[in-house]
Amino acid sequence: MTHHATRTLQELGYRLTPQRTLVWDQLREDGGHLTAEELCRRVQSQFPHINISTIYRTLELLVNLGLVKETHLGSGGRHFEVEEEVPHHHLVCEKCGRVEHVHGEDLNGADTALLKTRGFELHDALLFGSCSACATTA
Amino acid sequence: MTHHATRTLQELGYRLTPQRTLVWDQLREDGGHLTAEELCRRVQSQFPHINISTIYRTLELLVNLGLVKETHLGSGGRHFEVEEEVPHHHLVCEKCGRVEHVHGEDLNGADTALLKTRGFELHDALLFGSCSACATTA
DNA sequence: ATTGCACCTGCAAGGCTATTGCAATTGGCC
DNA sequence: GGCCAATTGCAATAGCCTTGCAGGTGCAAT
Repeated sequence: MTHHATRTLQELGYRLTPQRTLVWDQLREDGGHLTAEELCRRVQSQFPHINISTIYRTLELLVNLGLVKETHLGSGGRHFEVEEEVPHHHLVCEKCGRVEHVHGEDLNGADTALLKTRGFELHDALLFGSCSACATTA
Repeated sequence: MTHHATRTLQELGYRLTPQRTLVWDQLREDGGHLTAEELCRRVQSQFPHINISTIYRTLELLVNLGLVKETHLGSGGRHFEVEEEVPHHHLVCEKCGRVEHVHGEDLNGADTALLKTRGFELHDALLFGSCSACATTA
């Protein structure tokens, strides 16, 4: 297990099981957004015995510890990704399903504009549209 | 049934049933974002016999005809609202759950910025954060 | 190394939301 | 009024996720 997650888990009194290690490793390795089922399949290639309920319980734990972030990408399904230091927003292509990351400064100050006009403090933006590849095709 | 939905349905060869009329009426009346279950409960107060599967089938039809829009508000559940002429984005308060609408111009040109920097054509933004009431409390 | 035990896991059952097959009903045209 | 395909209600089913429980296992103390 790379990263400090090992330490974090143990320092807080949680056991370091192979299941937890593998779930964390797969999330880090992928870099993208995995569903619980996808994650389960990948972990099973290295540890066939693992059960989907353990995946869910581990994800719940990691999310509560702030190590993993749950995102909804519009389809109704839940996706999970490693929580990063620099928060980012998501661009989701409605045609090909591709997901890109953008940082706050790329939104042209929309956050401060919303704060001024609405008193709304933006944390997380989910932006649906057509990605560069699909927009030109259409 | 207000609006032109009546005509639209009949013109396209669909039957105008009381179930469909009531679903449409409730969606218009509410103005907000209803789940299929909420919608079912409301319609049942006027038409107790209606079944949830009819609600789903009617929603599917109305969505396909462009009369209703399905939105995911982050919780994983599906919500439905009347499709409006002027498209809007959603502000979702992560604390109290309140949903507000904002129009494109309130995003400070974030859409054109994304188009320039990423070639991404924004259709629909789902913005999570703290609404004015909750932000001041926190 | 061994032991002990609370934590963790696997399994199976259950819950919730949404979909589907089918028989009965019904809107809308004649 | 009568016909017939579109529509509905019902029950069964499918996904996704959660939970209860019995057995297994990290890990700290010995």
